[in-house]
This record gives sequence, structure tokens and C-alpha cells, in this order.
Amino acid sequence: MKQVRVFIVDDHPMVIEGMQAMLKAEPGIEFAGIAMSANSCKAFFINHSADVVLLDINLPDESGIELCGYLKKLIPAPKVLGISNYDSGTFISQMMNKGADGYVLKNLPKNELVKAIFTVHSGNKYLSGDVSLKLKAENKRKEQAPVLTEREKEVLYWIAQGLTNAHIADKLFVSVSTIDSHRKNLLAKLKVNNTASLLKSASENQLL
Amino acid sequence: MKQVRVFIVDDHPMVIEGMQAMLKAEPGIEFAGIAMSANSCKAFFINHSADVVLLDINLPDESGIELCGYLKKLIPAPKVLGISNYDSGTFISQMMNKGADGYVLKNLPKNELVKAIFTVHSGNKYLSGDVSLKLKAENKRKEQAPVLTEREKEVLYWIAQGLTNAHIADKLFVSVSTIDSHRKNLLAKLKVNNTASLLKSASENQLL
DNA sequence: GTTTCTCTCCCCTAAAAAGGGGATTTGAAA
DNA sequence: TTTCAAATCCCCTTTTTAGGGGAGAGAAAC
Repeated sequence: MKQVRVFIVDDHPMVIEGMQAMLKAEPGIEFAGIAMSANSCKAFFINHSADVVLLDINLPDESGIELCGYLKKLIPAPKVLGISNYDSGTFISQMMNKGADGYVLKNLPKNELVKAIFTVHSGNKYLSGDVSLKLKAENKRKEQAPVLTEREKEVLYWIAQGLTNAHIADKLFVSVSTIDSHRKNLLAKLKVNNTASLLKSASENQLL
Repeated sequence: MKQVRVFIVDDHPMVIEGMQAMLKAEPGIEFAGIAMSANSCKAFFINHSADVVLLDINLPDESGIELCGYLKKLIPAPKVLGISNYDSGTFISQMMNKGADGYVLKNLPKNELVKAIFTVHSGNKYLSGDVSLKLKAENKRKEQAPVLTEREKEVLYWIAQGLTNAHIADKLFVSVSTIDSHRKNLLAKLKVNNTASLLKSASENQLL
């Protein structure tokens, strides 16, 4: 049976060592190489290939999310398994939207890592239990999240910075009435009735 | 020469494997054991000992900060080297206040990990460059951070939750005038002049 | 070519917050 | 015992925000 060639992208020496230790005794898996930055990963794929890329989200030079998009445009595109410490819904969602084949957390045990690699290599998606729940919650959140216009986002930003309507009006070269209107619309869209609640809700809906 | 007996506390199999891989070839270092939770670490130290504990801050059952305090009360107390993904000033500060002998980030290279272990074992403190800067910044921040009374913190909390003065007054069984006074004092202490600025400043000063 | 959305601006009133001032009680520290 | 900080409450005025309404210009969608 053909070996699955795994490429690791992570800027933590400890994690690279750990993954290699967890996988090297595994029959069916071999290492194609490692990269500690997005750029060195891209450099590798110019002349080489791999079956599965274990891709950290936090890289020093570029987001793992962007790198995922890059890798999935290659021909042939490797399978990409996102790996991160954070089970943040937005990260997971963005990664999957960029074409990732799976997402796992760094606290996963060895057998699950192996399972995830073989699952994505065979063409299926792999999301661990918690991650899958987070993704569903994130999608639900997005559905019912209020949609703000560009101008409203701008006004919201300056409100959060502590400016009064008069100052914001100055900043955006419009009348105070206009900012007043935008502010009222923001309160209405987020279903709140004062500045503190507005900022709380905006923060919860990741609008800041 | 006597070996340094190292004990690892981390709930990530990947990190444990990585540390072992980075250290097992190192002359002068041997493993005393591992624990994947605070409780199993405590259990180990009932009948065993170690020279240096590599201690993750994020553990499933208890904070690494608390565990550090526990370990440093043992006789003889092991040296404790805090290890975390986060270079958050408050974490570093809290850890050192609990008696930790050093603090490093999980992205450190092998040679620095080795150096850190030997440094703390010989009785000295070890803080990597970035961590040291963060700790200094944190101490400076603390010095010039406004000091709020208990009641002011309480009022600030409810303001951040979006309650008006009238609602807060109801909640705390005092008159609206009182909340008004507290609110004015908060604005004065944080040197701001509206609710949005208050919340921004409070967040920056980690008062929420 | 009409509808819809966004952004702009205005009117009005009411409520809330901001900015001054001062005052009393209580409990802990000096 | 006095001093001091904290918490409580009140007065006043001004500014800012909230809540209601409406309306026009321009661009995109249908």
C-alpha cells in the first residue's frame, strides 16, 4: 500500500517534534517535509508535493487561512488539515471556507491525529467533535447576525473609540444629524437602547 | 555529574512528545515523569520528587498558576518553569508571583529550552527576551493603573452589561444618585468623559 | 422604469449621562 | 482620638443620547 506523504507547517519546534514523534512509528505515513513559515511552505511546493498538509493557523509571516487558500489552488492540491490551539468558530469557519479538508485541536491524542490524516487523505472531511459543534454554532451565529452597512460599521468603530456624535461628524465630514441617524439604526439593528449595550452586543457579534 | 530530573505537566500529547523528543538526547537531563492534569501532578509529588517542573498554564482541571503555588510550597520545592502559548503580561506576572523560576513560550527552540532548564536548576531565574519585556510592561501598567473600590468595580461591571443607572440602583438597592456618583468617580479615575470611553479604558486596564 | 437600499439631513421630545457643587455615616488605620 | 477613605445621598445645569417622525439624492437591482 502506498504511503501517505505528510507535510507539517508550524512555527513551534516543540509541535513539529511532537507530531513527528507521534507519527513516525505509524505504518502508512511518511514525512514529505516541514516548514516553519508560510513562505518556506510555498517554496517547498514549487518543486515538491505532499498528500496531506498539517497546517497551523498561527504562522509568523502569514495567516494559515491564507496559506490554505494558496495550497488548495495548486494542481494537484494537497489535502489540508487545519491544526490550532484555538477552537474559535470564526477561524474554523474561515479555514473550511478556504477549502480545508479538516480541522483539529492541538490537544488531540495520537490515535485521533492518525485517524484525521487518513480520513482527509481518503477524500473525506474530518472535524473533531468539539470543532464540529463550534462550526455549527458559528454558522448559526452568522445567520442571525445583524448586517451592517459600511457606513454603520465606520460609525460603530468611532463610537467604540469613545468619540461623541459631534466628533464623529467632524471626522466623517457629515452633519451630526447623520451620525445620529446611523447611531439610531445601529441601536435598532442590534436591538439595544444605550451605548454600553451597543458595544457589548457589537463585541458579541464580532462587529468591532 | 548528577542528572537533572525533569517533570512535564501539559495536557497536550503533542507537546509532551515534542518536549521528550527535544530533551531525550540531551546529556544531563532525564525524565522524572509526566502529568496531563494538575491533580495527577499533585499525586505524583506525594511519593516522588523532581528537580525541574515544566508547567503549562492551561490545564483541564486547575490553572497552572495555582498549581505552581502548590508546588513551591512542597519541601523540597522543585524549580518551576512556566510554559505557555500566551505571552500575556498578567499570566507571566501571576506565575512569577507564585514563585515560578522562569517562563518561556511554546515556540522556543530546543537549545533555549535546554538552557532554561539548566538555568532554573542552578537556582537562577530564566525569562526569554520577549517574556522579560512583557513582564516589565505589565509591572509598569500595574503601577499606573487606576485603583477602583469594590463598589466602583461592581458598578462598572453593570455598566458594561448595558444597564442604566436606574437599573443598577435597583440591582444594588441604593438610590440612583449613588450610582451617579460612582459613575462620575469612574469617569474621573479613568480620565474619560463618556460611557464608550469608559468601557474602552476599562478594557485596556483589564478592569472588566 | 419603478422599487429598494444607502446615505444624507432635518424636526421634535424625553431620557440618560456628564460636570459642578456639597453632605452624612461608618469603619478602619494612624 | 482623630483622620481618612468609602459609600451613601442630594442639589443644580448642560450635554449627549435615545426615540419618534419624515424627506431627498443617487445607485443598484429587478
